[in-house]
Amino acid sequence: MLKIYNTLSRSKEEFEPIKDNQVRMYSCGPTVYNYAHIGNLRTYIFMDIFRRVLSFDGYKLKGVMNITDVGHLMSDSDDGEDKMAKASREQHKSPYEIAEFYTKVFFDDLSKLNINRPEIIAKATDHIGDMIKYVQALLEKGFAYEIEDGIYFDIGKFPEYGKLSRLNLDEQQAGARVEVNSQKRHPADFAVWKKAEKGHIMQWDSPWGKGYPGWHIECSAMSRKYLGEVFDVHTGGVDHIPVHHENEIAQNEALTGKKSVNYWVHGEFMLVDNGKMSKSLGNTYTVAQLEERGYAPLVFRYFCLNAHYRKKLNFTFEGMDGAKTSYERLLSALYLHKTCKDKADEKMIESYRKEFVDAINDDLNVPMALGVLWKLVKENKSCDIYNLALDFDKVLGLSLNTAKLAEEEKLDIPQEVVDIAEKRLQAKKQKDFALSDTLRAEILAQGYNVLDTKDGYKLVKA
RNA sequence: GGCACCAUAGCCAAGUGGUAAGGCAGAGCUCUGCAAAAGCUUCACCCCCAGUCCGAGUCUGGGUGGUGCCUCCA
Repeated sequence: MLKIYNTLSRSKEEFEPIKDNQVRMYSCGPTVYNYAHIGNLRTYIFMDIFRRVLSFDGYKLKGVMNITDVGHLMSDSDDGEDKMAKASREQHKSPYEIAEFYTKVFFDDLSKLNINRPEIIAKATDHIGDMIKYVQALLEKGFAYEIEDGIYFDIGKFPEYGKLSRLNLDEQQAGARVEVNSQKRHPADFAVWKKAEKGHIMQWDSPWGKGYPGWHIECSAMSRKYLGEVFDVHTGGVDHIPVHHENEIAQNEALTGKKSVNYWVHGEFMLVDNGKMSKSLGNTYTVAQLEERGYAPLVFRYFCLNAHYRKKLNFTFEGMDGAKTSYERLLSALYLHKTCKDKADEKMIESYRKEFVDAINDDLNVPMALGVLWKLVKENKSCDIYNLALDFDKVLGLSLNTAKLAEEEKLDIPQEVVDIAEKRLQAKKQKDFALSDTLRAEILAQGYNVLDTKDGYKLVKA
């Protein structure tokens, strides 16, 4: 039985989907105006792990992720420039070109990190009509009102506002850091639809003239369309708790009068050198940048899996080095199990399986699950262990099946290099170490290192 | 100022009240012409103080420190 921490109750709860055997989940996706950085990606790795655990437990998944390609203002003060518009202006491309480009990069990143895409990917600009209908419904029910620059949600009509973040709005300093829009009934009222300013680059016809949707309405409209008024899980980063998800709840529940999401599950932030990631500090690394520095994307995934999703994770290159070594050793340890014909004790296998399953079902305790894997790998060599590790990998997504044999690896190495290595092996057997060392240098010149093993040698890329 | 979370070895990091998972680094050993790799062994009493309890890293209270949010942000 899966237990999961619900932000709504601030406690671990037993997970029970609305429909037996099926889980409907909405995950906040990216605003595609820039490259995703490792902090963003940590959250998607968390989402992926969650989805994999659900699958592992036998649930059928219906997941939706949005791609925000419009209507995300730079500021929550309901003015300020739309992110897409800004990127568009700066890069001299149409917003659609911007969105298309960064969406593609985003998907490439996901795939490099073994993050499975949710079943449904929903682009905001494909759903403007749904959003307009949603806004109309809010207006009809009296939960929204129109002022000069747009349609606003009236949080005064929704007394439960703040229940997710447990913020007391009255205690917040109204307007302290946000300029008060004098026409708004409450400073925290937020735009569900904005009327287009002159020359605004993205705009659509609506009952209120040309305009564009608010950010929050996007997720509400699309989740409702694909998952219904009430669904099981909503994921995102912790930063979304106070504003974005609070607003979604307000919109959804005002409209339907029902609790819209049963489990709100949030991934914690990633820190860099114990501090916040920000572009101004220049520490928002991308997958491509990690690759340039010699870290395979899956090393980063492994790094993330080493920490619990609800704990802040401190990113350092020292930590990445550790993850790299660790991950590579894990794979090479698995070689040996893969080739061994010996059987393992069934009880032992089952005991490890149970330990692993218990860990992942305890609020996705992947760090502990990794510990189980390491203990397993250190047992006597056996193909049963390899097979069990592959089972674990359905959840971990670390491509553990890529563990290669020395024999298999040779196939990828140029024949001439193998020939030199063979010559060297002979020289070594005849104790002609001078020749042996010369040949090793030749191999190195070809870009490979030769490592002696018990009964021969192994070639690796230098 | 308000809210929340966190504080475990050099580093990353698990931990359900009963005497500290795992990884990296380090140290020692084995193997070894050299080098590397690999294998084995080793390495913490859990920020401070006061409580509750037979027993606390694990609960309560108080400190101290850190981080995040309260502007867009995963």
